[in-house]
Formats: sequence, C-alpha cells, structure tokens
Amino acid sequence: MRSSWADSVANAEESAPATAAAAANGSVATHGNSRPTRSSYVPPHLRGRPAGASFDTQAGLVAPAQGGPLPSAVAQPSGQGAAVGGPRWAGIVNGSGGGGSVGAPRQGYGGGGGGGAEGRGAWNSRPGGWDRRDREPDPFAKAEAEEVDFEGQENTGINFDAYEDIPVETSGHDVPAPVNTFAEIDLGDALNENIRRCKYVKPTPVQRYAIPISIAGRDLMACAQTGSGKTAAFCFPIISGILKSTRPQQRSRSTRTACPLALILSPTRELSVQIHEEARKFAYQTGVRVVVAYGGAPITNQLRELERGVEILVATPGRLMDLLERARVSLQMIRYLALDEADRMLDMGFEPQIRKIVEGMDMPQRGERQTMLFSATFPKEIQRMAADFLADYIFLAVGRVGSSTDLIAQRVEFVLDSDKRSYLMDLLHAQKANETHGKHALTLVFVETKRGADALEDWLFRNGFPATSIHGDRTQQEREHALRSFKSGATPILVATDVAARGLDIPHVAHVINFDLPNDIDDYVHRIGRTGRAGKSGYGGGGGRNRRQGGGARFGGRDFRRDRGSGGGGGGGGYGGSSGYGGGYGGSGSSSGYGGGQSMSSWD
DNA sequence: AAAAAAC
Repeated sequence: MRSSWADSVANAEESAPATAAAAANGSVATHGNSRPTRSSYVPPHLRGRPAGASFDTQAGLVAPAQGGPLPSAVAQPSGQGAAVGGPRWAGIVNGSGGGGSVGAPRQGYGGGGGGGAEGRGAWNSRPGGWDRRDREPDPFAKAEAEEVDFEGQENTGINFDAYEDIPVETSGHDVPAPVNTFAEIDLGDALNENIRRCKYVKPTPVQRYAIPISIAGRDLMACAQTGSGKTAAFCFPIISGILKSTRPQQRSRSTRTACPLALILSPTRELSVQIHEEARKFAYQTGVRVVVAYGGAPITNQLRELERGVEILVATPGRLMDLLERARVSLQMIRYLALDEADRMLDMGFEPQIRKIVEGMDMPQRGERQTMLFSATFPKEIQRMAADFLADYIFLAVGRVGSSTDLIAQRVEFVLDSDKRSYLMDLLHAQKANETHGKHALTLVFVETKRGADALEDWLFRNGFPATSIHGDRTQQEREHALRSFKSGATPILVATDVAARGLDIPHVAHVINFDLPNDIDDYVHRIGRTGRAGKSGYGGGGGRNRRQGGGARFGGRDFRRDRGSGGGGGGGGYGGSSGYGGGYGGSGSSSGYGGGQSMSSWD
C-alpha cells in the first residue's frame, strides 16, 4: 500500500523539477537499466550484490533543510508547537521556578486534583525535578523564561497566513460547522484559562473542525500530523467532556484497579510522554488527572500514579496490556478513546494488541464511547479498524502546515557511500556557521539502523561534534536524556532511527539530514516534518509561495465510505498509499544552501 | 531488511 521511495521521486518530478528531476534523471541516465526511476539508494542488505551492482556505489544523502536560523515569522501553532514544546521540555527538565506565577487555583471538578507527575522521576532523576508532593506541579512553570529566550522571534508575528489556505475536507452526515475561535465553543472556564496560558490565540485547522465534531459527541477519523495542533484537538473535547459530566461514583471498593475515563494510545514511548506533558497543561488545575504508562521504565512508579486516580490515561500498547492483565487498569469506564498515529501503530505490528485492548477487554462498545482515530495514511487495515472501532463517524482531512510542499526547503545530494561522513561533516560545519541566532539551531540526522546510529554518533563525537543519539536499543533513560539534551541545545546534533521520525514535536529543529534514505515515502515526509514546524517558513522566506491551493486530487485521504456506494473501486483503490500530506514533494524551490556553494546535484 | 514495543 505504501509508495516506494522510487515512486516518490517519480511523483516529485512533477512538482519539483529542480530537486526531484535531478534525482530521477540522474538515475535514468546513469544506470539506464530496467528500473529507471529507482532511487539510487541501496539498503545495506542489498549492497555488494552483483545484480544491483549499478547501484552499489551510490548512496543517497538527502538533506531537506529549513535552511536558516529561526525566522521571525512564526505561525500560530508555535502557539501549539513551539511554545508548547518549549515549556514542555522545560517542564520535564527543569521544574524549577515556582508555580506562583500562574493564577489562583480554580475550582475544578473533583476538587484539588492529585499530584500529577511527581512520581515519575525516581528512575530518571530530573535536574531540579518535582519534589512538591502536595500540589500539582505547574506545567507552565518555565513558559515565561522560555519565552524570553526567543522573544523577538516567536512573538513578532503569527503566520496566520500559513493557515488560511490549508485545504480541509470533511465527509459524513451532519458535520458540525467549524469554529473560528476557541470562544465559540463552550469548553469551560478552567480549560479556557489553560488555553490562554498556552498562548493559543486561534484554533488551527484541525482544531477548528475536530473540536466541534467531538464536542457534538461524534466519532472522528482524522488525517492530520502532529504539529498541526492535533493533540489539543483531541484533548480539549476529552477534558471538557469530563469536566461537564457528572463525576462517576468513585468505586467504593478498595480496589487497586484504576478506571480511567479516557484512553489515548500512541506508538512510541516518547510520543506518549509528549502527549502526557501537553495534556497536563490543558488539564492543569481542573482536577482532571493525566497519567502516562509506557515500557522501559519501572512499572512501580506508574502503578503508584494510577492508584492515586486517573481520568486520562496516555499509554503505549504493550505496557497498557501489561497493566490490564495485572488488573491494575480497567477500561470499563472509558468514555473517550483516541488512537494517535494509528498507521504507525499498525506498521509496528500493534494491531493485535490494539484490537485486544479495544475489542477484547472491558471497554464499552463503539457507540457507547467516543472514538477518535488519527492516521496519516489510510491503507485497508486502517479502514477496517475505522469500520470496527468507530460508529457513524465523520471523516476529516487537513492539509499540513509546514508540509514538504511549502515551508521546508529540500535538497538532494548524491554522495558516494564512502564520502557520506565527510560530506555530513561539511553540512554540519555549514549549519553551525548559519547559527546566527544562537545555540538553538538543531540538526536531526536520520540513519537506517540502530548500529548505524551508534557508529555515527560515536564518529561525530570523536570528531568534536556535540552529538547524541536515540534508538530502540538504548535504554529508556538514555533515550529521554538524549531527547532532552537535544532539545536544550546541549547536544544540538541528534542521530536517530525512525523511532524519532514521527510525531515528536521538537522546537527549533532547523535542519533534518537523511543520512540514510528512509524506506518509504511516508517516513520521509514524517522525518522532514521534524523541521518547518508550526508553519515556520524556511530560510529564504519561501513560506507561502507555491502553496497548493484548494487541494488537488492528491490532497488528503479519502473517506472510503464514499467509494463503496459509488460502485467503483470498492476495495483499496484510491485512498491508500501515501496520500494524506497536502501534496507531493518539492517545495518552495528555495534550495537554501548550507553555505557550501554546492549545486543541487553533484551529477551535472 | 530495519525499526518500534511488556515483563
């Protein structure tokens, strides 16, 4: 179902002659073999084979770049992305700076709200961590300080323009009208106050549509990427709904089984942590308690958090299954279910576990709960899942802010495998020279394998680059440390496998380097989406130009229910593959060099 | 083929 890299190169030819045509033509001209549009990249396991000999000397080094330092124009989701990301990171690392700056405690449902995340830190001691046991830690604590750091950059302008012409598509019956402001929806005082604290001024497209849909009680299948304000889009209705409902009678039995009212599933641990941090902000002082559970960390802390009570549980599937089997969590009270990055979870083989969780435990049936499913692509498996998990749902597809189509400048270089490291070194040096705005110009380097990540990190480190790495063979402690160190700028180079490709919202990533090409187009789009976040334009101000208007045939996924009745395609045709990103490749056309003066392609 | 995820 997924498009291959080669397909993408071919497709990209239409929209990005400068970059992609070079790639495709290069392949054709040089190899002249039976697979003319094949990318020249050869995964390690195929290298050295006689049949593939013509590819062997080539290895791709793709370096999409948000060329420059932080631009002055910042889109609204920097409200959602950057501004949230900053404080979020701050919240994790440096819980210092007392909570006093935030307003008086609010009356919330259920009273004072338990002590949020205090317990998580034991195994992973956080500098200046949270010791306050008696009060909810202030998730906004560092927001002000962070803001000062980037003053003049993030506060100078909101790139609403990047939002206005984002294509949005809905289908299903009785779709509630989108809103233009948060005030149009009655989310409740406490939540509104937190929205203000988050400095969200205006809802993003996915929020404009998804929040009214969810508030209306409808199930939702949505195509939108993280960084689009997706987390808020599903958290606001959940929190608001919990606040409005009468509190379910707390089970008087002295059971140690936690009964959350909402469950949010996500594919990776770091993404769960991120959602948790964000949700805690939205739920601050509402009495709605958010707990996160994921593997790799001692379960005891998570058990203790759960025992204190939980309304919203954020979890990865494996650890949740563990908790369910231990009967430490019951899903019988679930009223809201959100599946984030659903296609990713399927890629990772989670479908059996997810089906067990949703259909095979004690969760209320579809229709009795409210379900939101977010996915970037809509292969058959996702469609089946939607058909099984959702009831009378509304389909929503939102084009991407800062997609590969517009705000991210991309560059493809063909580099001999043996030259890749030295070439990388040149890029990193050039990028360093670009950092006129200080320490926060971060570079994310993607590699194919965990071993490769270790090797490259080691090599960079030995050559004096401040690098760290994240991949699945590192301990969870190491992973989270690496992420914090990267976000803080302490080690502004992060070597990563695809564990970091999706969903993670890291502010101020200026440059993504695909040291090894990703295996499919979706991974590529997700990887480069780590930069150009929040509608920020790339170096050279390409933002806004070349934006695809109105959504062409390739925009969004399609609501497959449409295809059923129309007699035509039936099965998978049309909506599969890598649809779903507001358009193809290519981009602003600003090649935004790294200063090296290299041409777009070294193949001339 | 690799990656991710529970103990």
